[in-house]
Amino acid sequence: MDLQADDFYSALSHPMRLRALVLLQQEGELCVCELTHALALAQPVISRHLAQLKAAGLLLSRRQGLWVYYRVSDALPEWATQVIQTTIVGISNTSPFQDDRQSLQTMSDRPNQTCC
Amino acid sequence: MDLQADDFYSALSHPMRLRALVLLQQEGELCVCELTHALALAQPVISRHLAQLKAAGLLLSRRQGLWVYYRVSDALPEWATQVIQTTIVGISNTSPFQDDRQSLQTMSDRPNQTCC
DNA sequence: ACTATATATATGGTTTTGTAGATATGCAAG
DNA sequence: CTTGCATATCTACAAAACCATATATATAGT
Repeated sequence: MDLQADDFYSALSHPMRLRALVLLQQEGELCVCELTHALALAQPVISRHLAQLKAAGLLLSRRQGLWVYYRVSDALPEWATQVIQTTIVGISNTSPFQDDRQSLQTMSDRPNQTCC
Repeated sequence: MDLQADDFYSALSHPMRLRALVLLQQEGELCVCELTHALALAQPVISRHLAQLKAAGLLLSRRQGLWVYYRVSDALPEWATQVIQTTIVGISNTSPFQDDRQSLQTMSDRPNQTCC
């Protein structure tokens, strides 16, 4: 699974996928319902794009009860990790990335902290 | 025209566009015929992708006589420049990027040095 | 324990939209 | 009128939106 650069960039080329990836990199691990809330998009849409990111090797997932948690893969090539980090530094204080994070924080009944 | 991150990544999401961008960043400035030779692709294909990169704000062009020279824009946001640099460090010694550069060097009658 | 149901997530099928390559043509510069 | 490049058109294919439905796990009622 050696990641091709253009496949990597294809994965980042959709607004929602980029938003999800940035949020996951910032928050560490999130379940689909948290992402659905933070990004304010329909659940099937979220699931589909997460599946793409996972297929591209950018994300890993883990099931815990009803919830599936996604996180950024720890097996990415060095340069890809750096690109993600650089992007976050450059754009995370802009819209919509800032709002996504805010939106996540105002979500009530998040799993893994209280309940869902 | 402040570059959206997902548009930036869309621009890099095609193998040929990425190859062209890497080569231009390494070589500084190249005309279409040089890129056509180095990437070994049909001229209209090259021109179309260069036009995309230019429309996205990643490239600038300049006409000199018959030749049109493209170069990486110097007005990119800091993070975008860094991403390009990181990518080059990470992948430029792999295929096909290495071969492209080699292919350029073995091109005879390059403009701006001898003629075209 | 069994059946029904609710909750969280994934996937199918269809239509629409976008993107790519190939060929031919247009246009600027000399 | 030749050379270097851009663009138009067409066709093919991949991606995305959309709506519905499937699966898997947990919980409730009897």
